[in-house]
Amino acid sequence: MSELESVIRKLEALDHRITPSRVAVIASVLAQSGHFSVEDVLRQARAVGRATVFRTMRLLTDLDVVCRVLLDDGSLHYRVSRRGHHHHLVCVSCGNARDLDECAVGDLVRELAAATEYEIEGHWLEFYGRCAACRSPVAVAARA
Amino acid sequence: MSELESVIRKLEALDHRITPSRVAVIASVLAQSGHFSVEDVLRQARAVGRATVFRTMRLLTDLDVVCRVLLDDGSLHYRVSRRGHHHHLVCVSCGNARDLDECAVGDLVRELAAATEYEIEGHWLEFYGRCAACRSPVAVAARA
DNA sequence: CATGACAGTGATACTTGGTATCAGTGAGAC
DNA sequence: GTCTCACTGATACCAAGTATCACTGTCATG
Ligand SMILES: [Mn+2]
Ligand SMILES: [Mn+2]
Ligand SMILES: [Zn+2]
Ligand SMILES: [Zn+2]
Repeated sequence: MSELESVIRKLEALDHRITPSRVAVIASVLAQSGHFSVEDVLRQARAVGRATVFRTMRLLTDLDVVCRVLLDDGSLHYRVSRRGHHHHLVCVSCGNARDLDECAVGDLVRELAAATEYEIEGHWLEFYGRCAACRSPVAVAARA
Repeated sequence: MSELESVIRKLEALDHRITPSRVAVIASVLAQSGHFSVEDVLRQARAVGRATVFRTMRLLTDLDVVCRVLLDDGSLHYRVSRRGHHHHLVCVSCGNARDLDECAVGDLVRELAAATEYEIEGHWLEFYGRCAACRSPVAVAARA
């Protein structure tokens, strides 16, 4: 079963209709490498209306097919998610994003809940930095 | 020395000019309780131009006079900062925000840097939940 | 205190990233 | 095959900012 088919099965399982627009958006999303913006998808799925692309991205986020990546300039990107809840480390120079192995604040959430009496429902966590390639002298020289 | 004066000293120290618009924005910011949006400041400092309010907020962020708070609906708020780098726990029901005592991911940043060879420059971290008051049966009943 | 340089201002227009609306349509249950 | 209503997409709209640029007023200097 292709990845596309498997996403379609997920939609069906939750009683969402399989429409050509949705299939086009999903195909475009699955074809992206790294993180991408809604505009990237819009550009590739020209026939699909703007509102539908946004609606489908929300749907895919809810289904955990994609995860959201908050860039350091404040813009929101997406990334195909092949795992559960996790966070990202984004290179501010080349834009490359790494998925971090696990959510590192789980313990912290429990401590916080105990200390503050809040019921903690969620969190945002993103790391920004410069990857090894972008810090190498060669890369530095090439940019100069 | 009032808080307003102390912010003005900070501006002077960095060779920024003290203008009536800036003073009006700073006064409005210092008068806010909890977190607030740029629109809140605009509403209170009517005479000041929209662009200038945004410019001044950036300036105050750079000077660490305010910190940014990312709400769970994606909107960006601000909060007077009376301390260094820290994070927030925001109640998604009443909007109340708590400053967390310290940045809890400092160790994690160092581990990540070692494991990934990224030079980590920054991070976003926000927690969302429901405070004790908003979870109490009384509050629940009152809302019903 | 003049006064000039230039940092800062704000009206206006623009952009980006979305959302509300609503008549029309086609997916899929029966 | 038929009916329903989930979904679509054109359009209009909105919120959060940014670019431009002629004007203004701060403040360093003499
Ligand atoms: Mn991810
Ligand atoms: Mn704070
Ligand atoms: Zn990089
Ligand atoms: Zn609360």
